[in-house]
Amino acid sequence: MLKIAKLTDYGTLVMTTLALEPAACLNAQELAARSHVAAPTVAKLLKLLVKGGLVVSTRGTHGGYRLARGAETITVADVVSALEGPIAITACAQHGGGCTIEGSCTSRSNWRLIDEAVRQALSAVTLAQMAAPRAKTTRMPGKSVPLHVFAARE
Amino acid sequence: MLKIAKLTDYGTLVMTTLALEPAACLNAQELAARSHVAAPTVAKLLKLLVKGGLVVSTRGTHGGYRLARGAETITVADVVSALEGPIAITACAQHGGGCTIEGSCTSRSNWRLIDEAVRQALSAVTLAQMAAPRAKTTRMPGKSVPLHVFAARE
DNA sequence: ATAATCCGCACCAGTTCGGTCCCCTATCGG
DNA sequence: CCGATAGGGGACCGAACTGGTGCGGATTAT
Repeated sequence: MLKIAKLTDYGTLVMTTLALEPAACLNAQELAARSHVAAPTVAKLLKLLVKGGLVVSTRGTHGGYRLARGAETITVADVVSALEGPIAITACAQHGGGCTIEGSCTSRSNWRLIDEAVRQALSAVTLAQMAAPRAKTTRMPGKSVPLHVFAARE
Repeated sequence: MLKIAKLTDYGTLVMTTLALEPAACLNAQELAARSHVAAPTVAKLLKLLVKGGLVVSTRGTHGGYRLARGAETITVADVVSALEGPIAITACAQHGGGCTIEGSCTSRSNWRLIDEAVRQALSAVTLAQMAAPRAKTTRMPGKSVPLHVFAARE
């Protein structure tokens, strides 16, 4: 579990499809065909992505969609936030107040750290990388480097 | 969004409560009182946690629960997996096959990386740390260190 | 035996999610 | 100026999941 919504998964698929042809202005139908996602679903996703500012739309006869910025500057975190709202792994992490045990809750600051780590994990991958056949980042010698994120106090 | 189930949140709360008294054998009612979580819910959680091997139970009069291992060896990832099943951020990441666009899906290997990063983020925090009033790990000078996890190819 | 306690399962209401449809608005071409 | 094409904003529905409750049964100390 702990999974993203299926729509979000489709969303990244559509976005990578878009990323493969940065110059073109593809309409919803065409995107559906290329991404193998049902057309109505693609249409719905694109509306949300436009609202989120990740893609821009052109209306009218030869209208369609294209990425709002370069594929290297759009991260998976951006897509997720656009489709599911702000990333917050716990309920109390986002709205702050309202928790009944607010005072006695020692775990909260720790959850925020985990939250931040997850967010960074999603921010570390760009659309350009997703579109490439295989992930090929800096490649460091160490195999399983611990998360230094937790070292930084917020 | 991208949040863990509310039950999982409660679960960690119960676990940290348990971690504060490693020697004692606390029953469900007592745990409910200490963790400020509704008693029936606590009972349900504990059953799952026992099945997951994170806590051990003693039946009969004066029965109760205690951690199966030291609080430093139990991570948030353990609790999440016990309560929500294996951590897999995308649907295709866990069951492997069945995806209709399996062949044309370039993003899959990238999702697995993200998945791994998230898993590490959750594994990096132990119950002992959650129980402590404030997170206090190694503390490094840098503020926002990038995730090196993505450097390691799987 | 009795009481306390855990165990396993079934059950229910509320919400969320995926998916579809419809009508409106904007733009281009004739 | 008109009509075809395409996006925009909703409403809407069925299915699945989630949180939460309850009950009978098993286990153990007194």
